[in-house]
Amino acid sequence: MHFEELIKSIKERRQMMQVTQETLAELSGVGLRTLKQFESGKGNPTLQTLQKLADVLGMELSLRLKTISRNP
Amino acid sequence: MHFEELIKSIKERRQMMQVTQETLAELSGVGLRTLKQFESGKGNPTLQTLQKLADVLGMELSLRLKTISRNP
DNA sequence: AGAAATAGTGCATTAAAATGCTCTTTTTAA
DNA sequence: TTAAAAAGAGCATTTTAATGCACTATTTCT
Repeated sequence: MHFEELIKSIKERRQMMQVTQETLAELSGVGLRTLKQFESGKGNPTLQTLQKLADVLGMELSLRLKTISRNP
Repeated sequence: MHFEELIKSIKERRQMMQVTQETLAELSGVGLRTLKQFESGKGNPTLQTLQKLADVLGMELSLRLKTISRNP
């Protein structure tokens, strides 16, 4: 999942939940300015920031092997 | 996937690949100090740093919904 | 055990993330 | 079409990630 996709999935999930940036910022403890910057494609969030947002959005960050079992 | 698990999976994957921190640092373009800090559980890496490491390790970062289809 | 390789840490510096405030632009709704 | 709500952006400050260098601690060989 590339950077843009990660951003996009957060933004889409937030909108699906009908939550404003302001509310998500409050709920997650991430600064509003940070969230705005992040959703608008600027910036390079830290893992902590990502996880705070993911938590509130009911999402989970994971790191797994790319390749499929055999015959890639 | 919590912070510790993410770290652990990177470290384990690196060891599985028989690559030293030094080599991974060089291959990924992440500073050796940064990688050391990160693997030893200190710090809060940025998405970019995580992705650089994941790339070299053949891993992928993803963000997905936690809940299973129905009856959570 | 001793040497060599690998990993972890302290200290200092630089670059950038996080944040708040204010203002502009865009979207939404009456 | 206008007013209100929500999103995006500039500027400045504080905090902290990223980094290098040097040293210590561990692990891994022979």
